[in-house]
Amino acid sequence: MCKKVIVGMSGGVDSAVSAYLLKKEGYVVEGLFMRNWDASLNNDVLGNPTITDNICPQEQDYQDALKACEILDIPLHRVDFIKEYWDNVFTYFLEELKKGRTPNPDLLCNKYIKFDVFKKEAKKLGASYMATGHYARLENGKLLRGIDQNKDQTYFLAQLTPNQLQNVLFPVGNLTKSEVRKIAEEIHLNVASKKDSTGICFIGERHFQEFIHNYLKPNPGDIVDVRTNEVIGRHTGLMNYTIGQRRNVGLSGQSTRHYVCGKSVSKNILYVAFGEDSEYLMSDACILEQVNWISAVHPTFCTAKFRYRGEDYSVQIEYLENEEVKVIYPQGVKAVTPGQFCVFYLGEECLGSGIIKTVFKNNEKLWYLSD
RNA sequence: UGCCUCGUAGCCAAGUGGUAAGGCAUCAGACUUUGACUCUGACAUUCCGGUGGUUCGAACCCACCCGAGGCAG
Repeated sequence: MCKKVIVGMSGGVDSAVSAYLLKKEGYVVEGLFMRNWDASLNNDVLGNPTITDNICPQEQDYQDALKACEILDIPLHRVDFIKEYWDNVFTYFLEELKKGRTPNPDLLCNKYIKFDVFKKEAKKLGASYMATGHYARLENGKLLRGIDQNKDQTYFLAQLTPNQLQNVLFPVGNLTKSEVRKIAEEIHLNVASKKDSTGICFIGERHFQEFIHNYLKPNPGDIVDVRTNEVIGRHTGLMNYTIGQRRNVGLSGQSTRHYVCGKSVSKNILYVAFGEDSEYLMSDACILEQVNWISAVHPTFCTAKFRYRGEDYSVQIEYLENEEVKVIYPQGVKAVTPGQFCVFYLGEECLGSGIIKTVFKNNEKLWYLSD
């Protein structure tokens, strides 16, 4: 009885090598390319560096995936989830921005697209497994960090349910990026030296402020020095900023670097703090909502990342009602941002995650980050 | 109207006779499947409000003009 697996082919090197490895292991491998974003259909014009190109990046990726599958001698299917992406991921993204928070659409992309409708599509194609090129490992139902610590992508998988991770394979999770590229070269894959993709998954690199102006009308207001409460400039719309941001704030003539440290949606004020070690950027606890657990282990002490590629911090967890938890980190963490995901780890295992809702210091909500 | 201070790149700001510090911002690159953070690099090529003058040589001295602010009235 042969095992059939559908590999999500992105047109990049990781998924192509994943397909190769599975085939080598004896699986019956087929590729499935998905397209979730249509720049012209979605009015993605402002801030889009490739809008005038002859071939849009998604089509180029498809061509790359096609060629890779040809080399690997496997079929490639194709499916569009443009509507699903818009309804489940992009709508959330815009709603969060309106609330002044900083969403991370890529976790929801995994939750609602790759490990939901994509997985169902794989099943329709008769596969018992699906695979992706994520740098992550699955062992006995446990989600573990990728061996390559620099490329570990479990952060993006931390909103998945245990069920969604059933019958899923991550072939490159045991490899480093350089090993993956080496394999790709050895088998002469067309994408062996293709640059890693960045930017929002399926959308790509964008000039952020211009990009969201395609969808949300900016509402300019005052920039206030959090320390003195003085108005020191104008912001272009709160959704254009994230906590901890330094570049593109629009202030000049200051003697030191300044960072966004808070915002008030009700007053339409952007708060900034001066100096990279400003106390206003620090917090020591936060409350998470929509907490999802992958692991059966729900510890009191573990580590957490507050942003993708963030540091691992030692934290204490208090379990509250309504899928909420309080995360306590007395040592202090800089720029903990509402809307971002806090992901828990116990050693190598990724336990789960929640969305940062409220941020505290000394048992008080940060007043400049509350409404 | 009189007197005083000031006028340096997008902003702030050193430099008071010897041939333009620095910071912020900005841009580019590195890093990166979130907008970061961080790091690297570029950034007043005869120019320091304007016009003359003194000088071997001035952003820095002098004169006048323009402009900003302050004091007096």
